[in-house]
Amino acid sequence: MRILLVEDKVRLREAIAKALKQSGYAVDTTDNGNDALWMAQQHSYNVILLDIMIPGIDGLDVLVKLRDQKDDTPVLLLTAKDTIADRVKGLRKGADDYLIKPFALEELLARIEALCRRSFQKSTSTIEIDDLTIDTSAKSVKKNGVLLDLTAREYAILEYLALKEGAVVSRTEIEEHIYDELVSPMSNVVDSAICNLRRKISNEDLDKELIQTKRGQGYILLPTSK
Amino acid sequence: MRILLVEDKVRLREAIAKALKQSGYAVDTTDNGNDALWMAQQHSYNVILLDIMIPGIDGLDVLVKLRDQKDDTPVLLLTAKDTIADRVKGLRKGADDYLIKPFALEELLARIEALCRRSFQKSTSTIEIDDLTIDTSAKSVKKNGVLLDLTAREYAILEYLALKEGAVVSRTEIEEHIYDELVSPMSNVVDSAICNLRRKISNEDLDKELIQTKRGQGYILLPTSK
DNA sequence: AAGAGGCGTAATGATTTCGTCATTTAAGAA
DNA sequence: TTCTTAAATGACGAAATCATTACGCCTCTT
Repeated sequence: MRILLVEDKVRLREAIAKALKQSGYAVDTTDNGNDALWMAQQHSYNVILLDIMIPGIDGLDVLVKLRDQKDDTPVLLLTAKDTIADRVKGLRKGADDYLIKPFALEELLARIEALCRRSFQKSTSTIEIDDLTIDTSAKSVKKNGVLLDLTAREYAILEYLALKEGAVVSRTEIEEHIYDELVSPMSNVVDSAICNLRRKISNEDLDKELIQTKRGQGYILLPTSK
Repeated sequence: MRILLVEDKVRLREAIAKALKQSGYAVDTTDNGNDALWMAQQHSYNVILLDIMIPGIDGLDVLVKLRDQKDDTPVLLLTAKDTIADRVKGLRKGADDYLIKPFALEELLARIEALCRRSFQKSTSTIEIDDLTIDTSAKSVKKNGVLLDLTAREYAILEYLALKEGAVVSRTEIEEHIYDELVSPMSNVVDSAICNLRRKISNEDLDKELIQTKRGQGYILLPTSK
């Protein structure tokens, strides 16, 4: 899951970014509206956290421009203004959620989770695939009830594939959603990570891999039943 | 466990705060309703102690606004008014408990404990994990029946991890719940505390650590059985 | 008022992760 | 079948994260 955080106050921005990263998100940040627009066009984020009072273009304008461009990335507005009018205004303009500053980090995390879930049309926070149970809230994976010891990267990739279960996911797409701005093209990071992941989730008895390779296209996560 | 105390009378406020801190809680205080709301949004407290007769917004209104915002932090009302009507009114509005002034500090502490337990869905006041028995009432920890000599900080962290047994808990989350408002970013307080804690609870015979590190994510308390 | 111990901070050393590269294996096309 | 290209795997090293120790301030006790 990749998140764009638009917030001008340095301390707050860094505190939020830190917490988000600890929760396993790839995070890009900026402190102004112009860059925010540019960045949102550049990548497809899973969620955009948008402060309203920012230098350059106003947060609400950023939102409006995004929607004009048919970009429907979930947007969570952050703002100090606490009036019904403002709230309605933000949501009318296409925001998906609204959080009044100051807020508890935990609440922010919970709302982001909800937005991610919603954008993948899932209602629960756990995904069951074959003998795996992925708990997107606890960021943990169990296999037949036994907790697997996945690294943060491995978990992130598995979660992403699971959310797109049955769909072919390209390497580029994985890179874009799991890794933040310091990307490195022409490398087989993803291959390597998938390899390690398979090693940990594979069934010795079953010969079929849960994560299948679509040559020339990417990977696809397929339960045995399908 | 972090508590917000809202009480306008200085002497009483400080007496309660002192007692709470001695019992190992992280305590934030304020003397008025507006700040209380602000602070409750800022952090997620485990319990809020709310005096009804306070300057600014009335205590009951603070409660109502909290609940409107879907904040279900346990609230314990403190008040001098002792009528059935008032009591019902408070509880109807979403309070979890009610204490009539003057009260014994011990009773307050007991009720807070109960609220904390409830919010973590535990019914007993002791938590058993492997060879450890954590008594949240006595704030003590026994290992194979032998009392361990933990400091307040160490106990607080262990208790928090234990209540969230099996879930990955980030450093930020621990900081938020164990330390009160004078936070200190960019330091390894938590690491340091965890280190000391491990030293005291570790099993020489078992090679497995009870508190495991999830690199890049935080810590997780895992009993051997799982 | 002095001593002790808790606790936050900083510095250093130890681990682990993860990206890269090199090599092997597999898949698809001719 | 054979050749070409993509993917899997294993090894290695750099970088990031974490553990641990030591130090000093501050509080609380006696």
